[in-house]
Amino acid sequence: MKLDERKRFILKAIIDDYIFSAEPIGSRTIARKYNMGISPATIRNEMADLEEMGYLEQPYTSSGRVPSDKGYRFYVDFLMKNEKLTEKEISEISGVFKKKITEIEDVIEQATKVLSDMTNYTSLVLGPQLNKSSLKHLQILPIDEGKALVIVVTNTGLVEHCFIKVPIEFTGSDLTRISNLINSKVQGLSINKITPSLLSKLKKEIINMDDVIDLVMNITIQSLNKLDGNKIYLGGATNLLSHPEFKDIDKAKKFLLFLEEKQILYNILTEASFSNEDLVVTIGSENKYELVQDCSLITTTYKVAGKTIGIIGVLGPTRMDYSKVISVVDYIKLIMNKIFSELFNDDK
Amino acid sequence: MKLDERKRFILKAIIDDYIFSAEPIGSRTIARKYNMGISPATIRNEMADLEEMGYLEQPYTSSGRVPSDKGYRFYVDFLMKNEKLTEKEISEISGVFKKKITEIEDVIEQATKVLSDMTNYTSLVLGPQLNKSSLKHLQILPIDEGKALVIVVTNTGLVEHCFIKVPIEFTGSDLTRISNLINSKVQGLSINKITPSLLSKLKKEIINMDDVIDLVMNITIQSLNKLDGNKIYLGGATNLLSHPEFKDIDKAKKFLLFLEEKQILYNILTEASFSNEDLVVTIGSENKYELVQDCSLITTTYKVAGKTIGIIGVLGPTRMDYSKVISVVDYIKLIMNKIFSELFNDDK
DNA sequence: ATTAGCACTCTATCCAGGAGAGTGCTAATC
DNA sequence: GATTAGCACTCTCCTGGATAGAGTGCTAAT
Repeated sequence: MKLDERKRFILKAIIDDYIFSAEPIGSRTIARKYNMGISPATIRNEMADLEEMGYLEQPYTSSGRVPSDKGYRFYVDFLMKNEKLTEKEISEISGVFKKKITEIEDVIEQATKVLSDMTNYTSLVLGPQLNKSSLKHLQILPIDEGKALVIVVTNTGLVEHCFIKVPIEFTGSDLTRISNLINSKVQGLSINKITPSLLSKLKKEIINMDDVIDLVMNITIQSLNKLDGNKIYLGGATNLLSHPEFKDIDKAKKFLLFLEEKQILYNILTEASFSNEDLVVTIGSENKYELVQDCSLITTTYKVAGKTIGIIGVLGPTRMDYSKVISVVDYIKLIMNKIFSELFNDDK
Repeated sequence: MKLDERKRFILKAIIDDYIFSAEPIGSRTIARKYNMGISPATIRNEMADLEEMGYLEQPYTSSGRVPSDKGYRFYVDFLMKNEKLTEKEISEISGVFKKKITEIEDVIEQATKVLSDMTNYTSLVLGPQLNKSSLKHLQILPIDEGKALVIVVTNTGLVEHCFIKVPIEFTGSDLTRISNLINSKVQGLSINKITPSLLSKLKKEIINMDDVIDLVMNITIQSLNKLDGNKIYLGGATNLLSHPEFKDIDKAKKFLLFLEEKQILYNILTEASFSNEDLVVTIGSENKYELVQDCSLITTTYKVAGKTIGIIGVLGPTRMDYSKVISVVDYIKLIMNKIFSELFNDDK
């Protein structure tokens, strides 16, 4: 049985209302609010149909109706109208990113904050995954006797450092020489091109320095991995406490602890982005992890030159303002694409 | 009127019990639990006295008694017995710090985590304040045409970096020369020694490079400031939700938002540490900020070579296990002192 | 097909009553 | 004079019943 025009209208009305009020919606409410020219009784019949078809649920006998996950899915896919951001919202978002930005991390942090502020839900951002990034420059600086600092710079402008121990007899120019050698061999290579065989070739060229080479290369690889963007940024965790879904303190606590499990968040984000869709909405029980099965997640990927380099998402209760969140997520994605494209091209 | 032995015993018994149970304590409870050889009626009289003197309070007429802030103060200063950490706790704490530690930030993060885990309250750590730290090494690396990376290393082993724009005609050796010049003048100087007059002297020596010098020095100063440890680390914020004091979701939310105000936390921590005491306990209304006036804060400072370089603290409800927290804070402070002394001496 | 009418269901709220914990006071006791 | 038993009293918390309110489902009329 397909949903006719009237059923769709009623379903949409109920979900719109429920998203706003968080209370079960009754037939009279709908009849009063939308002047449809039909009586509550008719609406009741339609609602009974919609329930039988699985789009609505009743918290208890003869209470009002509440959308089911299937209902939300239909709403998101077919009913919801595309809400445009207001001028004010657009300027608010743009304003945040107007400040001059030098560090990639700043962009991410701003995005995280503005995502949660604008939606009043919790935002998740997966930092740029730069396994497509490559080594731009490597430098070993002498610091103390027997101690040196390795600096790794990627073509994407990320910098990582680490102290290492070196044989005490090494001078600064020794280290510079090693840096130059490594640079000449490895510069421009992406991380997955730096293989053991390459390393052993390198070692042959720098005789008697095996230990240092090993150490430096390990650190380089580690650094590149570290910069690989596996870091999850989290914003507005406390926002969730304003929603009635989390009025139970125990549930709220469980959820906040859940948000500290970065590995799980990482999985959730990346799994969602496997889809071909540009923007993915995962509703309630569609989620794998039990604790978020009464939540919905809206994610999208940000890109540079057509390549996905990271993910942003918003997590909130299933009763989420999908339209609003989709608009915000989409707009912020666009801004991030722009900023990163500029940053990376600048860097070439 | 001074507190005689028996009043002290009763006050201590009530506070001990209340810290454990979070319920108002009645005379019968005390009589039954501690076989004092006196009847509940006698204890009742003593409790009435203690209330009149301001050490106890009654939530409502003829309910049991609850400690007042004054009561807690007396308890902390005179009554509380010094709880020793168990073997298990000691090995648990030490275990966390056993992993090899290379970065100062790791130490701080570990300390934050273990502080909150061991106490089940919220931990605050103010990172090493290194305005006593000095410039160890400065290096400008060419990255792209017209673009360079400034690396600043302090004697305390912290590293900061920043990209700058340089005149396009500068070569790598130009930059190295500038680095060397700056190094020779500024190396070893603490940040407050880097004055405008010193800078203008520097500029005279490197003619025609005013702009770059300015830029680099600004970044150096900024970096040193940034490394200055004003960063607040926060641990176990959700721990507070387990305590009945925060069972009201609204209060919990307010509190969690409060914990995001790093500037205020910074003030709270530093103000507490102005005291001459090694370990400072600030109880309830002794706190300046209204939102924490039903909380207590226990802070201490960690040092290197007798110099205070940072602060650690635990924030929890006034009904806090003072004895336990003091032991934990104290022990972790000792470990941090040791680790930092080693780290910094290593660095000389 | 729609709707008015009505009986019915379930929740939430209010209120009264009783149990329970605890106090304060008084008078008796040590 | 300190201590205590006894007792009336206070206040909270829990329970259960009564009621109002929102909303449904069904039936019969339109």
